[in-house]
Amino acid sequence: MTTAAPSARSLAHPARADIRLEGVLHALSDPLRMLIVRELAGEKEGLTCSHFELPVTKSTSTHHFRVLREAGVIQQNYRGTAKLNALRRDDLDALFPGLLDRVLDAAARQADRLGG
Amino acid sequence: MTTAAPSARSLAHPARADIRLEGVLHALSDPLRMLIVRELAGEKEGLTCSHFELPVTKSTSTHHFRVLREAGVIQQNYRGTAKLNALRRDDLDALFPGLLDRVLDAAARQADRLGG
DNA sequence: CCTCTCGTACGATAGTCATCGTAGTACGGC
DNA sequence: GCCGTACTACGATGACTATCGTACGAGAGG
Repeated sequence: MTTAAPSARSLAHPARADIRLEGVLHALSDPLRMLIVRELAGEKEGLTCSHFELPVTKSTSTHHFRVLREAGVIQQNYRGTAKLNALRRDDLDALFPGLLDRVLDAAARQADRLGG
Repeated sequence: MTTAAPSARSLAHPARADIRLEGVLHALSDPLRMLIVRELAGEKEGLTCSHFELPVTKSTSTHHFRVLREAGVIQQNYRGTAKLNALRRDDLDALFPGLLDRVLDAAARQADRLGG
């Protein structure tokens, strides 16, 4: 079989050079997607979609993950029947140095300020 | 009849504590509004709406300035028949330290990278 | 093979948004 | 008082978005 890739359904991701600041900011301007990104930021390994307990249906969840992927914020890879999601930290830091960290910090501060 | 304030049509602005990160990111996720903010960032004094030569009609222009104001990104004050626009740097820096600078830097880098 | 879980695709819907044109208001100057 | 400039308000419109439900596909395991 020598199917080099273990389970290789592939997803379309924008190349680093195609990532747009407007797209990234728009992707992050939704509370649900910001929640996903914040949780992802704390993990070295990717997290499956089903790990997140979002207050929406699976279809809506799929939609938000796709928006994040198409904006270049996250990378998605199939692993068996699950899908692993990870931040594209290297790409974002290369394009927009320090931006992601400042956004995450801002989100944490706001959560502290509002959420208690 | 003793209209105390010199020219006091007043605009509604959100208080500092009411500024939301999602709102700010959304406001900045439009290229036209990002252009306005970038130009404003270089000025100490406010700029009038008509100073900007935007490729849209005046109504649309008014709309974008209002989105920025209601998100808490800019402050607008009447000065005679004109309206002065200025960044709310202090408020944004207090709420989200470093965020505005990183965003402006990211926008400048992207403009360099794409625009030449 | 059957079935379970995980995620996708498609269609529908209600809401928001960027844009315009026209008409109107506020202020300053003549 | 009249006119011009600067911005606003309102209504319309076409595009996009977040949400859902249902139906489907792909892999793991009995």
